[in-house]
Amino acid sequence: MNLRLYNTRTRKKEPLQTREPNVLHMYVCGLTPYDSMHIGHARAFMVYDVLHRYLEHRGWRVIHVQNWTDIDDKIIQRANELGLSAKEVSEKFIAEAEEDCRNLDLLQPTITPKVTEHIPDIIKAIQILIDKGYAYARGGDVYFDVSRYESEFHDYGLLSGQTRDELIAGARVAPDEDKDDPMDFALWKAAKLNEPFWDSPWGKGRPGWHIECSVMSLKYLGAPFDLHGGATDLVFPHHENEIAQSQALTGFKPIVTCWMHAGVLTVAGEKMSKSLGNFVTLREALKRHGKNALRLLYLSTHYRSPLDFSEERAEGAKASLRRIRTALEVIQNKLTSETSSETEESKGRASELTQLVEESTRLFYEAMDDDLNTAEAIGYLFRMVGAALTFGVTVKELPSRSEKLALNLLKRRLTKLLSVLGFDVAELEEPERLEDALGEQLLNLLIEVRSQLRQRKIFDLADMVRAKLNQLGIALEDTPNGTKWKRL
RNA sequence: GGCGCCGUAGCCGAGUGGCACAGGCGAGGGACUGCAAAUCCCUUUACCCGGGUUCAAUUCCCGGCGGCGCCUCCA
Repeated sequence: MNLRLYNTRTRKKEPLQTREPNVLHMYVCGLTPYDSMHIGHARAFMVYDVLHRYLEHRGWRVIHVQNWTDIDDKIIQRANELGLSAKEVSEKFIAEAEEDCRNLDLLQPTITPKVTEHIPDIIKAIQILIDKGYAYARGGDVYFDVSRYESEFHDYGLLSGQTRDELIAGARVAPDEDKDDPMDFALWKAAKLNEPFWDSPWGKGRPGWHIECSVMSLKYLGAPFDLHGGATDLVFPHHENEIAQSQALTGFKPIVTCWMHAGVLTVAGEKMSKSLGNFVTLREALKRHGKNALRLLYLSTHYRSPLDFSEERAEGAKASLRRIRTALEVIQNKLTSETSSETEESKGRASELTQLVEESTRLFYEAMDDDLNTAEAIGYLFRMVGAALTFGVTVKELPSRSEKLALNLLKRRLTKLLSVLGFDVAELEEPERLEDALGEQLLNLLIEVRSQLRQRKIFDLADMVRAKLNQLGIALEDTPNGTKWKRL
Protein backbone atom coordinates (compact mmCIF):
# COMPACT_ATOMS: atom_id res chain seq x y z
CA MET A 1 0.00 0.00 0.00
CA ASN A 2 1.24 3.45 -0.88
CA LEU A 3 -0.81 5.61 1.44
CA ARG A 4 0.54 9.10 1.77
CA LEU A 5 -0.81 11.48 4.38
CA TYR A 6 -0.30 15.17 4.93
CA ASN A 7 1.78 15.65 8.05
CA THR A 8 1.20 18.94 9.84
CA ARG A 9 4.58 18.60 11.54
CA THR A 10 6.53 18.59 8.29
CA ARG A 11 3.92 20.32 6.08
CA LYS A 12 4.29 17.65 3.47
CA LYS A 13 2.51 14.59 2.23
CA GLU A 14 4.55 11.61 3.38
CA PRO A 15 4.26 7.86 3.10
CA LEU A 16 2.67 6.50 6.25
CA GLN A 17 5.49 5.31 8.49
CA THR A 18 4.80 3.08 11.44
CA ARG A 19 6.74 1.52 14.27
CA GLU A 20 5.56 -1.94 13.36
CA PRO A 21 4.85 -2.97 9.79
CA ASN A 22 1.16 -2.98 8.95
CA VAL A 23 0.11 -1.75 12.39
CA LEU A 24 -0.97 1.80 13.08
CA HIS A 25 -0.83 3.23 16.57
CA MET A 26 -3.16 6.21 16.47
CA TYR A 27 -4.37 8.67 19.05
CA VAL A 28 -7.33 10.93 18.30
CA CYS A 29 -8.37 13.83 20.49
CA GLY A 30 -11.87 13.12 21.65
CA LEU A 31 -14.57 15.23 23.21
CA THR A 32 -15.07 17.22 26.33
CA PRO A 33 -18.52 15.94 27.22
CA TYR A 34 -20.33 18.99 28.52
CA ASP A 35 -23.01 19.21 25.84
CA SER A 36 -24.45 17.27 22.91
CA MET A 37 -22.13 16.24 20.14
CA HIS A 38 -22.54 18.36 17.00
CA ILE A 39 -21.91 17.64 13.34
CA GLY A 40 -18.56 19.42 13.44
CA HIS A 41 -17.24 16.91 15.96
CA ALA A 42 -18.62 14.10 13.84
CA ARG A 43 -16.80 15.38 10.81
CA ALA A 44 -13.46 15.18 12.55
CA PHE A 45 -14.12 11.72 13.92
CA MET A 46 -15.21 10.50 10.53
CA VAL A 47 -11.79 11.34 9.07
CA TYR A 48 -10.15 8.88 11.44
CA ASP A 49 -12.98 6.43 10.99
CA VAL A 50 -12.24 6.33 7.27
CA LEU A 51 -8.50 6.03 7.85
CA HIS A 52 -9.16 3.18 10.27
CA ARG A 53 -11.48 1.39 7.84
CA TYR A 54 -9.22 1.92 4.86
CA LEU A 55 -6.18 0.52 6.63
CA GLU A 56 -8.08 -2.52 7.87
CA HIS A 57 -9.36 -3.06 4.37
CA ARG A 58 -5.74 -3.13 3.22
CA GLY A 59 -4.95 -5.73 5.84
CA TRP A 60 -3.57 -3.49 8.56
CA ARG A 61 -4.27 -3.55 12.25
CA VAL A 62 -5.25 -0.25 13.82
CA ILE A 63 -4.90 0.57 17.48
CA HIS A 64 -7.11 3.57 17.85
CA VAL A 65 -7.16 5.44 21.14
CA GLN A 66 -9.68 8.23 21.57
CA ASN A 67 -10.01 10.00 24.87
CA TRP A 68 -12.79 11.61 26.86
CA THR A 69 -11.72 14.79 28.59
CA ASP A 70 -14.25 14.25 31.32
CA ILE A 71 -13.10 16.88 33.79
CA ASP A 72 -12.66 20.48 32.77
CA ASP A 73 -13.86 24.02 33.50
CA LYS A 74 -16.73 23.79 31.06
CA ILE A 75 -18.02 20.58 32.59
CA ILE A 76 -17.91 22.16 36.04
CA GLN A 77 -19.76 25.20 34.77
CA ARG A 78 -22.38 23.07 33.09
CA ALA A 79 -22.79 20.98 36.23
CA ASN A 80 -23.52 24.13 38.19
CA GLU A 81 -26.07 25.24 35.61
CA LEU A 82 -27.84 21.90 35.62
CA GLY A 83 -27.54 21.31 39.35
CA LEU A 84 -25.67 18.08 38.77
CA SER A 85 -22.23 16.84 39.68
CA ALA A 86 -19.43 17.10 37.13
CA LYS A 87 -19.41 13.32 36.95
CA GLU A 88 -23.11 13.18 36.22
CA VAL A 89 -22.73 15.72 33.44
CA SER A 90 -19.85 13.95 31.76
CA GLU A 91 -21.48 10.54 32.06
CA LYS A 92 -24.69 11.83 30.57
CA PHE A 93 -23.03 13.37 27.53
CA ILE A 94 -20.60 10.51 27.04
CA ALA A 95 -23.50 8.08 26.88
CA GLU A 96 -25.28 10.35 24.43
CA ALA A 97 -22.24 10.83 22.22
CA GLU A 98 -21.49 7.11 22.18
CA GLU A 99 -25.00 6.46 20.96
CA ASP A 100 -24.72 9.17 18.31
CA CYS A 101 -21.41 7.78 17.06
CA ARG A 102 -22.91 4.31 16.80
CA ASN A 103 -25.83 5.70 14.86
CA LEU A 104 -23.44 7.36 12.46
CA ASP A 105 -21.63 4.02 12.08
CA LEU A 106 -18.36 5.36 13.42
CA LEU A 107 -16.12 2.46 14.35
CA GLN A 108 -15.66 2.05 18.05
CA PRO A 109 -12.07 3.08 18.91
CA THR A 110 -9.95 0.33 20.41
CA ILE A 111 -9.51 2.15 23.71
CA THR A 112 -11.46 5.15 25.03
CA PRO A 113 -9.69 6.32 28.17
CA LYS A 114 -11.11 8.92 30.53
CA VAL A 115 -9.10 11.56 32.31
CA THR A 116 -10.77 10.91 35.65
CA GLU A 117 -9.61 7.31 35.54
CA HIS A 118 -5.99 8.34 35.03
CA ILE A 119 -5.42 10.89 37.77
CA PRO A 120 -2.61 8.89 39.43
CA ASP A 121 -0.85 8.54 36.07
CA ILE A 122 -1.20 12.26 35.50
CA ILE A 123 0.13 13.17 38.92
CA LYS A 124 3.07 10.88 38.35
CA ALA A 125 3.82 12.51 35.02
CA ILE A 126 3.63 16.00 36.49
CA GLN A 127 5.99 14.98 39.26
CA ILE A 128 8.45 13.70 36.68
CA LEU A 129 8.25 17.00 34.81
CA ILE A 130 8.91 18.89 38.04
CA ASP A 131 11.81 16.58 38.89
CA LYS A 132 13.32 17.05 35.47
CA GLY A 133 12.99 20.80 35.83
CA TYR A 134 10.34 21.31 33.16
CA ALA A 135 7.61 22.35 35.56
CA TYR A 136 7.19 24.35 38.73
CA ALA A 137 4.53 24.60 41.43
CA ARG A 138 2.98 27.97 42.34
CA GLY A 139 0.50 27.95 45.14
CA GLY A 140 -1.64 24.94 44.38
CA ASP A 141 -1.02 25.18 40.63
CA VAL A 142 1.69 23.55 38.58
CA TYR A 143 2.92 25.13 35.35
CA PHE A 144 4.94 23.83 32.46
CA ASP A 145 8.08 25.89 31.90
CA VAL A 146 8.07 26.60 28.18
CA SER A 147 11.35 28.53 28.04
CA ARG A 148 13.18 25.75 29.86
CA TYR A 149 11.68 23.27 27.43
CA GLU A 150 12.62 25.43 24.45
CA SER A 151 16.22 25.72 25.61
CA GLU A 152 16.50 21.92 25.42
CA PHE A 153 14.30 20.93 22.50
CA HIS A 154 14.25 24.02 20.25
CA ASP A 155 10.97 23.12 18.62
CA TYR A 156 8.25 24.90 20.57
CA GLY A 157 5.88 26.37 17.99
CA LEU A 158 6.99 24.06 15.22
CA LEU A 159 3.58 22.53 14.72
CA SER A 160 1.71 25.82 14.57
CA GLY A 161 4.47 27.48 12.59
CA GLN A 162 5.12 30.25 15.05
CA THR A 163 8.15 31.13 17.06
CA ARG A 164 7.92 31.40 20.82
CA ASP A 165 8.26 35.18 20.62
CA GLU A 166 5.36 35.46 18.20
CA LEU A 167 3.24 33.38 20.51
CA ILE A 168 4.13 35.49 23.52
CA ALA A 169 2.87 38.58 21.71
CA GLY A 170 -0.62 37.15 21.64
CA ALA A 171 -0.60 35.33 24.96
CA ARG A 172 -2.75 36.43 27.84
CA VAL A 173 -2.52 35.77 31.49
CA ALA A 174 -5.65 35.35 33.56
CA PRO A 175 -5.74 37.63 36.63
CA ASP A 176 -5.45 34.83 39.14
CA GLU A 177 -2.55 33.11 37.46
CA ASP A 178 0.94 33.31 38.82
CA LYS A 179 3.10 32.11 35.97
CA ASP A 180 6.77 32.93 35.42
CA ASP A 181 6.13 33.49 31.74
CA PRO A 182 2.93 34.15 29.81
CA MET A 183 3.68 31.16 27.58
CA ASP A 184 3.70 28.72 30.46
CA PHE A 185 0.57 26.64 30.83
CA ALA A 186 -1.11 24.76 33.64
CA LEU A 187 -0.43 21.10 34.27
CA TRP A 188 -2.38 21.07 37.50
CA LYS A 189 -5.02 23.55 38.67
CA ALA A 190 -5.79 24.13 42.33
CA ALA A 191 -9.44 23.52 43.19
CA LYS A 192 -11.55 26.56 43.94
CA LEU A 193 -14.46 26.46 46.33
CA ASN A 194 -17.07 23.83 45.44
CA GLU A 195 -15.05 22.41 42.58
CA PRO A 196 -14.40 18.70 42.22
CA PHE A 197 -10.84 17.78 43.15
CA TRP A 198 -8.28 15.04 43.62
CA ASP A 199 -5.53 15.03 46.20
CA SER A 200 -2.03 15.63 44.92
CA PRO A 201 1.40 16.56 46.26
CA TRP A 202 0.47 20.18 45.43
CA GLY A 203 -2.87 20.14 47.17
CA LYS A 204 -6.43 19.50 46.04
CA GLY A 205 -6.96 20.12 42.36
CA ARG A 206 -7.45 18.73 38.87
CA PRO A 207 -5.37 18.23 35.74
CA GLY A 208 -4.80 21.08 33.27
CA TRP A 209 -6.11 20.78 29.77
CA HIS A 210 -3.20 19.27 27.81
CA ILE A 211 -1.54 16.83 30.16
CA GLU A 212 -4.23 14.15 29.89
CA CYS A 213 -3.54 13.55 26.20
CA SER A 214 0.19 13.22 26.78
CA VAL A 215 -0.30 10.77 29.60
CA MET A 216 -2.97 8.63 28.01
CA SER A 217 -1.43 8.49 24.55
CA LEU A 218 1.93 7.43 25.97
CA LYS A 219 0.33 4.94 28.32
CA TYR A 220 -1.64 3.11 25.63
CA LEU A 221 0.54 3.60 22.56
CA GLY A 222 4.08 3.89 23.90
CA ALA A 223 6.69 6.32 22.64
CA PRO A 224 7.13 7.41 19.99
CA PHE A 225 3.86 6.54 18.30
CA ASP A 226 2.69 6.74 14.70
CA LEU A 227 -0.14 9.14 14.26
CA HIS A 228 -1.98 11.76 16.23
CA GLY A 229 -5.25 13.24 15.04
CA GLY A 230 -7.67 15.99 15.87
CA ALA A 231 -9.18 19.00 14.19
CA THR A 232 -7.09 21.97 13.04
CA ASP A 233 -8.35 24.14 15.85
CA LEU A 234 -6.36 21.96 18.24
CA VAL A 235 -3.00 22.63 16.61
CA PHE A 236 -2.39 25.50 18.95
CA PRO A 237 -2.21 25.47 21.86
CA HIS A 238 -3.33 21.92 22.59
CA HIS A 239 -1.09 19.86 20.36
CA GLU A 240 1.84 22.20 20.62
CA ASN A 241 1.75 21.84 24.39
CA GLU A 242 1.16 18.14 24.20
CA ILE A 243 4.31 17.73 22.15
CA ALA A 244 6.30 19.76 24.67
CA GLN A 245 5.02 17.73 27.60
CA SER A 246 5.44 14.35 25.96
CA GLN A 247 8.91 15.09 24.64
CA ALA A 248 10.00 16.52 27.97
CA LEU A 249 8.66 13.41 29.69
CA THR A 250 10.16 10.82 27.39
CA GLY A 251 13.06 12.56 25.70
CA PHE A 252 11.80 11.36 22.32
CA LYS A 253 11.75 13.88 19.49
CA PRO A 254 9.59 13.71 17.53
CA ILE A 255 7.20 11.98 19.86
CA VAL A 256 4.60 11.55 17.12
CA THR A 257 5.60 10.62 13.60
CA CYS A 258 2.59 12.03 11.79
CA TRP A 259 0.21 14.76 12.89
CA MET A 260 -3.02 14.68 10.97
CA HIS A 261 -5.57 17.47 11.25
CA ALA A 262 -9.14 17.60 10.03
CA GLY A 263 -10.61 20.83 8.69
CA VAL A 264 -13.37 22.43 10.67
CA LEU A 265 -17.00 22.47 9.73
CA THR A 266 -18.56 25.85 9.08
CA VAL A 267 -22.07 27.16 8.72
CA ALA A 268 -22.61 30.11 6.41
CA GLY A 269 -18.84 30.48 6.37
CA GLU A 270 -18.42 30.58 10.12
CA LYS A 271 -16.99 27.82 12.23
CA MET A 272 -19.56 25.69 13.98
CA SER A 273 -18.96 25.90 17.68
CA LYS A 274 -20.79 25.72 20.91
CA SER A 275 -19.63 29.18 21.85
CA LEU A 276 -21.05 30.71 18.67
CA GLY A 277 -24.29 28.81 19.15
CA ASN A 278 -24.54 28.01 15.44
CA PHE A 279 -24.38 24.28 15.89
CA VAL A 280 -26.57 21.46 14.68
CA THR A 281 -26.46 18.42 16.92
CA LEU A 282 -25.44 15.15 15.37
CA ARG A 283 -28.62 13.65 16.74
CA GLU A 284 -30.76 16.15 14.90
CA ALA A 285 -28.83 15.80 11.63
CA LEU A 286 -29.02 12.00 11.77
CA LYS A 287 -32.73 12.18 12.24
CA ARG A 288 -33.22 14.55 9.36
CA HIS A 289 -30.80 13.16 6.80
CA GLY A 290 -29.70 9.70 7.87
CA LYS A 291 -26.24 8.31 8.41
CA ASN A 292 -25.45 7.54 4.78
CA ALA A 293 -26.32 11.01 3.52
CA LEU A 294 -24.29 12.65 6.27
CA ARG A 295 -21.35 10.42 5.49
CA LEU A 296 -21.57 11.26 1.82
CA LEU A 297 -21.76 14.95 2.65
CA TYR A 298 -18.66 14.72 4.83
CA LEU A 299 -16.62 12.61 2.45
CA SER A 300 -17.37 14.68 -0.65
CA THR A 301 -15.02 17.36 0.62
CA HIS A 302 -11.36 16.64 1.23
CA TYR A 303 -10.78 16.19 4.95
CA ARG A 304 -8.36 19.09 5.29
CA SER A 305 -10.63 21.65 3.64
CA PRO A 306 -13.23 23.49 5.60
CA LEU A 307 -16.66 22.06 4.96
CA ASP A 308 -19.56 24.46 4.82
CA PHE A 309 -22.70 22.77 6.02
CA SER A 310 -26.14 23.66 4.76
CA GLU A 311 -29.50 21.99 4.50
CA GLU A 312 -29.31 22.31 0.70
CA ARG A 313 -26.08 20.37 0.62
CA ALA A 314 -27.51 17.72 2.90
CA GLU A 315 -30.50 17.41 0.57
CA GLY A 316 -28.10 17.18 -2.35
CA ALA A 317 -26.27 14.34 -0.63
CA LYS A 318 -29.57 12.56 -0.14
CA ALA A 319 -30.37 12.91 -3.82
CA SER A 320 -26.95 11.52 -4.74
CA LEU A 321 -27.57 8.59 -2.48
CA ARG A 322 -30.87 7.83 -4.18
CA ARG A 323 -28.90 7.59 -7.40
CA ILE A 324 -26.74 4.85 -5.91
CA ARG A 325 -29.80 3.12 -4.57
CA THR A 326 -31.46 3.18 -7.98
CA ALA A 327 -28.35 1.83 -9.65
CA LEU A 328 -28.20 -1.12 -7.26
CA GLU A 329 -31.85 -1.76 -7.94
CA VAL A 330 -31.34 -1.65 -11.70
CA ILE A 331 -28.51 -4.16 -11.45
CA GLN A 332 -30.54 -6.45 -9.26
CA ASN A 333 -33.36 -6.42 -11.80
CA LYS A 334 -31.00 -7.31 -14.60
CA LEU A 335 -29.35 -10.06 -12.60
CA THR A 336 -32.61 -11.74 -11.70
CA SER A 337 -34.06 -11.56 -15.19
CA GLU A 338 -33.67 -14.37 -17.72
CA THR A 339 -30.43 -14.79 -19.57
CA SER A 340 -30.28 -14.26 -23.30
CA SER A 341 -27.79 -15.87 -25.63
CA GLU A 342 -24.45 -14.24 -26.22
CA THR A 343 -23.94 -11.90 -29.17
CA GLU A 344 -21.08 -9.77 -30.39
CA GLU A 345 -22.82 -6.71 -28.98
CA SER A 346 -23.45 -8.23 -25.58
CA LYS A 347 -19.85 -9.37 -25.34
CA GLY A 348 -18.68 -5.90 -26.25
CA ARG A 349 -20.91 -4.26 -23.68
CA ALA A 350 -19.81 -6.69 -21.00
CA SER A 351 -16.14 -6.12 -21.62
CA GLU A 352 -16.63 -2.37 -21.71
CA LEU A 353 -18.43 -2.51 -18.40
CA THR A 354 -15.78 -4.73 -16.84
CA GLN A 355 -13.08 -2.41 -18.03
CA LEU A 356 -14.84 0.56 -16.51
CA VAL A 357 -15.15 -1.23 -13.18
CA GLU A 358 -11.51 -2.19 -13.10
CA GLU A 359 -10.33 1.26 -14.05
CA SER A 360 -12.61 2.98 -11.55
CA THR A 361 -11.35 0.65 -8.86
CA ARG A 362 -7.74 1.41 -9.65
CA LEU A 363 -8.40 5.13 -9.60
CA PHE A 364 -10.36 4.78 -6.38
CA TYR A 365 -7.36 3.30 -4.61
CA GLU A 366 -5.02 5.88 -6.09
CA ALA A 367 -7.23 8.67 -4.82
CA MET A 368 -7.48 7.12 -1.36
CA ASP A 369 -3.73 6.59 -1.20
CA ASP A 370 -3.24 10.25 -2.01
CA ASP A 371 -3.97 11.70 1.43
CA LEU A 372 -7.38 10.04 1.69
CA ASN A 373 -8.94 11.95 -1.18
CA THR A 374 -12.41 10.60 -0.58
CA ALA A 375 -14.00 13.32 -2.69
CA GLU A 376 -12.18 12.12 -5.76
CA ALA A 377 -12.60 8.47 -4.85
CA ILE A 378 -16.35 8.88 -4.59
CA GLY A 379 -16.33 10.40 -8.06
CA TYR A 380 -15.07 7.07 -9.41
CA LEU A 381 -17.80 5.20 -7.57
CA PHE A 382 -20.31 7.42 -9.30
CA ARG A 383 -18.80 6.47 -12.62
CA MET A 384 -19.82 2.91 -11.86
CA VAL A 385 -23.22 4.10 -10.74
CA GLY A 386 -23.68 6.06 -13.94
CA ALA A 387 -22.60 3.10 -16.07
CA ALA A 388 -25.11 0.84 -14.36
CA LEU A 389 -27.96 3.31 -14.82
CA THR A 390 -27.15 3.88 -18.47
CA PHE A 391 -26.89 0.17 -19.05
CA GLY A 392 -30.24 -0.36 -17.39
CA VAL A 393 -31.97 1.98 -19.79
CA THR A 394 -30.10 1.69 -23.05
CA VAL A 395 -29.89 -2.10 -23.18
CA LYS A 396 -33.40 -3.23 -23.89
CA GLU A 397 -32.75 -6.92 -24.50
CA LEU A 398 -32.27 -9.42 -21.70
CA PRO A 399 -28.71 -9.57 -20.36
CA SER A 400 -26.38 -12.27 -21.59
CA ARG A 401 -24.27 -14.42 -19.36
CA SER A 402 -21.20 -12.23 -19.79
CA GLU A 403 -23.23 -9.10 -19.15
CA LYS A 404 -24.57 -10.60 -15.97
CA LEU A 405 -21.04 -11.41 -14.88
CA ALA A 406 -19.97 -7.84 -15.59
CA LEU A 407 -22.95 -6.39 -13.74
CA ASN A 408 -22.33 -8.68 -10.84
CA LEU A 409 -18.72 -7.55 -10.70
CA LEU A 410 -19.81 -3.93 -10.80
CA LYS A 411 -22.24 -4.48 -7.98
CA ARG A 412 -19.81 -6.36 -5.80
CA ARG A 413 -17.06 -3.83 -6.37
CA LEU A 414 -19.30 -0.83 -5.84
CA THR A 415 -20.77 -2.15 -2.61
CA LYS A 416 -17.36 -3.27 -1.38
CA LEU A 417 -15.79 0.14 -1.92
CA LEU A 418 -18.80 1.91 -0.46
CA SER A 419 -18.44 -0.16 2.67
CA VAL A 420 -14.72 0.58 2.82
CA LEU A 421 -15.76 4.21 3.15
CA GLY A 422 -18.17 3.20 5.88
CA PHE A 423 -21.46 3.43 4.04
CA ASP A 424 -24.17 1.09 5.23
CA VAL A 425 -24.72 -0.80 2.00
CA ALA A 426 -27.39 -3.00 3.49
CA GLU A 427 -29.49 0.08 4.07
CA LEU A 428 -28.92 1.16 0.48
CA GLU A 429 -29.92 -2.21 -0.89
CA GLU A 430 -32.92 -2.81 1.32
CA PRO A 431 -36.28 -1.70 0.18
CA GLU A 432 -37.42 1.12 2.40
CA ARG A 433 -39.57 0.27 5.37
CA LEU A 434 -41.84 2.27 7.57
CA GLU A 435 -41.09 1.87 11.25
CA ASP A 436 -44.78 1.19 11.82
CA ALA A 437 -45.92 -2.19 10.43
CA LEU A 438 -49.60 -1.26 10.36
CA GLY A 439 -48.75 1.97 8.56
CA GLU A 440 -46.88 0.03 5.94
CA GLN A 441 -49.79 -2.36 5.42
CA LEU A 442 -52.15 0.58 5.05
CA LEU A 443 -49.79 2.18 2.58
CA ASN A 444 -49.66 -1.00 0.53
CA LEU A 445 -53.44 -1.16 0.63
CA LEU A 446 -53.65 2.38 -0.72
CA ILE A 447 -51.24 1.52 -3.48
CA GLU A 448 -53.32 -1.51 -4.40
CA VAL A 449 -56.53 0.50 -4.53
CA ARG A 450 -54.82 3.14 -6.62
CA SER A 451 -53.63 0.49 -9.06
CA GLN A 452 -57.24 -0.61 -9.47
CA LEU A 453 -58.25 2.99 -10.09
CA ARG A 454 -55.57 3.31 -12.73
CA GLN A 455 -56.65 0.12 -14.44
CA ARG A 456 -60.19 1.48 -14.60
CA LYS A 457 -58.73 4.76 -15.86
CA ILE A 458 -60.09 6.76 -12.95
CA PHE A 459 -56.99 8.89 -13.07
CA ASP A 460 -58.21 11.88 -11.10
CA LEU A 461 -58.70 9.75 -8.00
CA ALA A 462 -55.46 7.86 -8.57
CA ASP A 463 -53.62 11.14 -8.87
CA MET A 464 -55.25 12.46 -5.75
CA VAL A 465 -53.97 9.48 -3.77
CA ARG A 466 -50.52 10.10 -5.11
CA ALA A 467 -50.65 13.81 -4.37
CA LYS A 468 -51.91 13.31 -0.82
CA LEU A 469 -49.27 10.69 -0.08
CA ASN A 470 -46.73 13.10 -1.44
CA GLN A 471 -47.82 15.65 1.11
CA LEU A 472 -47.24 13.01 3.78
CA GLY A 473 -43.71 12.52 2.53
CA ILE A 474 -44.25 9.38 0.45
CA ALA A 475 -43.48 9.42 -3.25
CA LEU A 476 -45.04 6.88 -5.61
CA GLU A 477 -43.41 5.70 -8.79
CA ASP A 478 -45.26 3.62 -11.35
CA THR A 479 -42.85 1.20 -12.96
CA PRO A 480 -43.39 -1.71 -15.33
CA ASN A 481 -42.98 -3.96 -12.29
CA GLY A 482 -45.70 -2.25 -10.32
CA THR A 483 -45.87 0.81 -8.13
CA LYS A 484 -43.04 1.53 -5.74
CA TRP A 485 -42.96 3.97 -2.88
CA LYS A 486 -40.12 5.81 -1.30
CA ARG A 487 -39.72 8.39 1.36
CA LEU A 488 -39.03 11.93 0.29
C1' G B 1 -0.76 42.52 13.32
C1' G B 2 1.60 37.14 13.07
C1' C B 3 1.08 31.92 11.20
C1' G B 4 -1.58 28.79 7.87
C1' C B 5 -5.26 27.31 4.25
C1' C B 6 -8.31 28.64 0.25
C1' G B 7 -10.45 31.49 -4.28
C1' U B 8 -12.37 26.12 -10.59
C1' A B 9 -19.25 26.28 -14.20
C1' G B 10 -25.99 28.51 -11.34
C1' C B 11 -24.37 25.90 -6.48
C1' C B 12 -21.15 22.26 -4.04
C1' G B 13 -16.53 20.09 -5.14
C1' A B 14 -11.95 16.97 -7.18
C1' G B 15 -7.77 17.88 -10.28
C1' U B 16 -3.67 19.42 -13.60
C1' G B 17 3.06 22.99 -16.37
C1' G B 18 0.43 21.43 -22.54
C1' C B 19 -7.01 21.67 -26.26
C1' A B 20 -10.25 21.51 -18.37
C1' C B 21 -13.08 13.45 -19.07
C1' A B 22 -13.76 14.62 -12.48
C1' G B 23 -18.12 13.69 -9.60
C1' G B 24 -22.66 15.42 -7.28
C1' C B 25 -26.79 18.93 -6.90
C1' G B 26 -29.77 22.37 -9.65
C1' A B 27 -31.93 24.57 -14.30
C1' G B 28 -33.72 24.09 -19.53
C1' G B 29 -35.01 20.82 -23.79
C1' G B 30 -36.06 15.79 -25.55
C1' A B 31 -37.25 10.30 -24.92
C1' C B 32 -40.36 7.34 -21.70
C1' U B 33 -45.31 7.82 -18.91
C1' G B 34 -52.71 8.08 -18.88
C1' C B 35 -50.29 12.30 -16.22
C1' A B 36 -46.23 12.25 -13.06
C1' A B 37 -41.88 10.42 -10.72
C1' A B 38 -37.55 7.76 -11.56
C1' U B 39 -34.16 6.77 -15.45
C1' C B 40 -31.61 7.81 -20.10
C1' C B 41 -29.96 11.50 -24.00
C1' C B 42 -28.79 16.68 -25.06
C1' U B 43 -27.91 21.69 -23.31
C1' U B 44 -26.18 24.95 -19.32
C1' U B 45 -18.84 24.64 -19.32
C1' A B 46 -15.63 27.53 -15.24
C1' C B 47 -9.81 28.03 -13.36
C1' C B 48 -10.23 36.03 -8.43
C1' C B 49 -6.87 40.26 -10.40
C1' G B 50 -1.86 42.08 -11.91
C1' G B 51 3.15 40.97 -12.82
C1' G B 52 7.18 37.19 -13.41
C1' U B 53 9.47 32.26 -14.80
C1' U B 54 8.48 29.09 -19.20
C1' C B 55 8.07 27.16 -25.92
C1' A B 56 3.58 26.73 -22.81
C1' A B 57 0.41 28.66 -16.26
C1' U B 58 -5.65 27.70 -14.01
C1' U B 59 -1.41 24.81 -12.15
C1' C B 60 5.17 27.29 -10.22
C1' C B 61 7.08 32.35 -8.07
C1' C B 62 5.98 37.52 -6.40
C1' G B 63 2.33 41.27 -5.33
C1' G B 64 -2.78 42.57 -4.75
C1' C B 65 -7.98 41.72 -3.63
C1' G B 66 -11.50 38.52 -1.22
C1' G B 67 -12.85 34.43 2.20
C1' C B 68 -11.78 31.09 6.23
C1' G B 69 -9.08 28.88 10.39
C1' C B 70 -5.57 29.50 14.43
C1' C B 71 -2.95 33.06 17.58
C1' U B 72 -8.29 32.90 23.78
C1' C B 73 -12.25 27.69 25.30
C1' C B 74 -13.07 24.73 20.96
C1' A B 75 -13.34 18.59 17.12
